[in-house]
Amino acid sequence: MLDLNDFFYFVQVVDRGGFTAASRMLRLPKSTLSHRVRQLEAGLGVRLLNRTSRRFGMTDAGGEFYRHAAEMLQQAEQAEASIRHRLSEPVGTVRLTSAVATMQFALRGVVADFLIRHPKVNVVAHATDQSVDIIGENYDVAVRAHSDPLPSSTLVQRTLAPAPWLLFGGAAYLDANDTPRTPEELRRHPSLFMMRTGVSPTWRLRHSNERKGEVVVPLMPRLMSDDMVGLKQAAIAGLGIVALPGYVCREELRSGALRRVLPTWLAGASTLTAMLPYRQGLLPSVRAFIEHLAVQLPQAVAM
Amino acid sequence: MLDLNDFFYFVQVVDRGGFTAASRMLRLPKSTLSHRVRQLEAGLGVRLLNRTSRRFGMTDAGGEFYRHAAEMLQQAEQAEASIRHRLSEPVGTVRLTSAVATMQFALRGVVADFLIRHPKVNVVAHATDQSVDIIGENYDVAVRAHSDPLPSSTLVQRTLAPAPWLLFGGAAYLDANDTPRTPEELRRHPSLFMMRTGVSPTWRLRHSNERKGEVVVPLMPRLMSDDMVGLKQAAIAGLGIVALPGYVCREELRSGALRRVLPTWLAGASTLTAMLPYRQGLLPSVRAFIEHLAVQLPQAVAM
DNA sequence: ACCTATCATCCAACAGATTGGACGATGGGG
DNA sequence: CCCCATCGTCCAATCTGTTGGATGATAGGT
Repeated sequence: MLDLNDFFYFVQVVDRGGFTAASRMLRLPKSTLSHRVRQLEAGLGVRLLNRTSRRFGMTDAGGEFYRHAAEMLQQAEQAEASIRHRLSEPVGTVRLTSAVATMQFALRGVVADFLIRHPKVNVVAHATDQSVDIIGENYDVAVRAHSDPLPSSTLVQRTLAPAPWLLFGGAAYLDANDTPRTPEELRRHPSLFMMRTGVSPTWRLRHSNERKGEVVVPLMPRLMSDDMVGLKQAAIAGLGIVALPGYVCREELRSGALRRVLPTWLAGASTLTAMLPYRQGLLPSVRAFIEHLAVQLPQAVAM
Repeated sequence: MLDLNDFFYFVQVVDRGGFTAASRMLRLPKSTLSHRVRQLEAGLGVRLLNRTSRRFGMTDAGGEFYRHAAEMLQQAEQAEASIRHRLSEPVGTVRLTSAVATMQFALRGVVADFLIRHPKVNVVAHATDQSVDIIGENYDVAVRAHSDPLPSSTLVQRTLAPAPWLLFGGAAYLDANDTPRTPEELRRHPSLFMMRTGVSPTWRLRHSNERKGEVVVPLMPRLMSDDMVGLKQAAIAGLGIVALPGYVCREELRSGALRRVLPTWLAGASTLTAMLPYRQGLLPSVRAFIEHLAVQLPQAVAM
């Protein structure tokens, strides 16, 4: 097998017009260059350079080899340059995955803003509620919303924003009925429950600024679903009170379709976290994306 | 500085779809491949491969690097292939140099014959009587005619053909005067002398088949010159007897313009020798040329 | 759910390449 | 014409990179 580095040494020796000149240029001992070129000639079975202590010339075969080798080195430089370019500024494609609702309500605006700020970066955003093998499917970032700490893995985690669960009710419903003033009064209202594995149908409420203990509200939900959008629409339709991550209901809160119930109470503390397949060698494009999320997402999901 | 061999390892790992597969293909330990790819990633400052024990994928940057690297390797293969092609059969250019007279009278026909037999080989024939730096000016072969052993040098020598010096006289001259029968009778004839540095104007004659000692004939030349053609033409014009390498007068002998004088005597023994800049790594084209000379030249210069 | 086969990485012993100084050769300058 | 500067090669001491086995992790088979 030929040593591809010898192609480089050979071309350098030819370009500089001798071993000594190339040695100075490359900061390598001339003995090394001499040895490498000899090795290359031995591997090819052909003399490439006619060398005497003064004059210096290529053989016919050496000339042809030189032309090909020079082209090869140019390709190698292009390969390296393409990487260096990616390292110098955010360019290329960032592959992102998250749950459907997270993408829909937390990320959409922030991603759009990122695309405007970084014209040379493209984003592939894959929204799915199925578990995704971040490494196996070559994602650069996965954004996960979670209440409990994520199981530690080989992935690198970066906390992006708090995303508290809040209580919401349809505006028409709240107008027609008594708006609850205390957690206890919630029991008198129908409830809509976001179903998750291993979670019983209760709300665990905690006052937002006081250190009071949590209040557990047992539920008999009128609707249980794992679909946040369905629950939200049920709440808008006046079917009951719902607890959802705040950002999911941001639009409806602004339009007035939904109103917060017990606005000084939180129905749970979840966090939006970015997961990266590795820490070393992060491209500027990915780094810029993560930074953008870390800065913008807290505002985007704040109520 | 990046190690160009790592480009190859990286491409192999990607092509085979994993370190272990590439390791089997290349007959290299996977630890080596793992180390080399890590080294490459460190040198570039970018993660190229997303590797888990099962799945295997390239990063965005890795994909772009892969495409360039694959092209680079193709160039490298072309560089090697061009050499291998030259090694498989005689192709390319053979650069030849010799003295003008040697080229003219000894080599011309033989070179023409070589060109016919090897259609893919071109010959650059440089005829000059000035001393030539074979290595410095990139000649593949130099053909030298010489009486004394050539000074040994770093060059490789290959004896091609004996080229004895013979005595000639113009046909008209010999008809008009007594043709000499013995070396002693030569003194009565005017002589034309080929002038060489360090050689006094004498002929040292030796009988061709007998072991008799040499006969020294002192001369008072009518013409001394270092130009063989001029001396030959003087002999044809009947100005005297001349000693020249046989092959120089081959044409005139056939046409009858010249005739040999004392045909059983030799006026000196010279040899045609090929000089090559190196022994190892001879291209088939050059090797074929030398072989052709070694086979054809003895016949071409035989009288 | 456990176990096994497979995969990439890590680590210390080793082998081969690198290194710099000495040598012989060559060509230009005084 | 001789000497000196420069060049490529050679050689032994050193050092980096390779090697193969051990380790930890993962996914699929049973």
